[in-house]
Amino acid sequence: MKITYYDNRVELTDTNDFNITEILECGQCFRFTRSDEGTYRIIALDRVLDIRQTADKIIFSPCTAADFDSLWYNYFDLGTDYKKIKEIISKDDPVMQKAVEYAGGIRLLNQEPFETLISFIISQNNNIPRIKGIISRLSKAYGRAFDENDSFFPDLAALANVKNEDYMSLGTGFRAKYLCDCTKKLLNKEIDLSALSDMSAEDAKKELLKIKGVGPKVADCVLLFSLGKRDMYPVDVWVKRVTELLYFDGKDTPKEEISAFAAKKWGKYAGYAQQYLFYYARSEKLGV
DNA sequence: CTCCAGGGATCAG
DNA sequence: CTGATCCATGGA
Repeated sequence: MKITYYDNRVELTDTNDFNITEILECGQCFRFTRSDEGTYRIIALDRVLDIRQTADKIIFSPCTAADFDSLWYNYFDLGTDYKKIKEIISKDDPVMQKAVEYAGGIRLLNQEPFETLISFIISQNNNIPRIKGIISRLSKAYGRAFDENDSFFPDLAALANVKNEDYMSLGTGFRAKYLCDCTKKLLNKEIDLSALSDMSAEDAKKELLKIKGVGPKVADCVLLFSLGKRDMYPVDVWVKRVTELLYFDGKDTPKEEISAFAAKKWGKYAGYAQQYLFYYARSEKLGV
């Protein structure tokens, strides 16, 4: 990978294992819009970033060298060798070989923990277009505006006085009370999000599970997508279906058994395997 | 109309 | 302890 810095623009060339469509459409992130084929706008880290991917280039703009080095390099996990990971998880596994070939440009993002936690509480028993709509309305209502029709994701302080009925009016439904419980426990320091990345995945998960509305799946997503715990294997309806179909001969299997299977089979790379399978399953509607 | 969505809390047994 | 039911909402 070669990084070239221009005036408020950064270009990557000779980049393998990076496909912006696959990275954003694999369900780990909700704050993006697509304008053209290969062109996306991402709202994250209190920045608005346009990414345009052509056959031989990936162009980040507006983007200073400092922002790229200190923020986006880590956000897009550019220090990780995905080629090696794909080799490891698909060794002697034709099923995973097919999944990694299907969407070989997926990367796991390193997102902001607070935004990820709130977003995945909203995601429960919900569909992706509606999740994106709710998060957009939440941001517009309580986040700092960067133009006339969109805003950054609000921080914890901005949600301190938001009540159940306020969340209800955004269309969060029964999840409103969960959002209240979440911000309450963060504000009164019952849970310290900033401490979780230094804890073991097991201990960090116990902390997240104290929040009402956070169960195993939401906790695993927060750990995987924002706290660097790449061994998590979140089991949602899609992952359950595709894992059963491809590895359990189509047999209905409890979620804990599926998690245990993934942990044993892929170990510290289970999270990567999960994303390749999720994208593959959802794109091909496997098991539906 | 019914069914479902990147689930989890609560209840019934 | 496991399994069934309920939860808000909007699109298919």
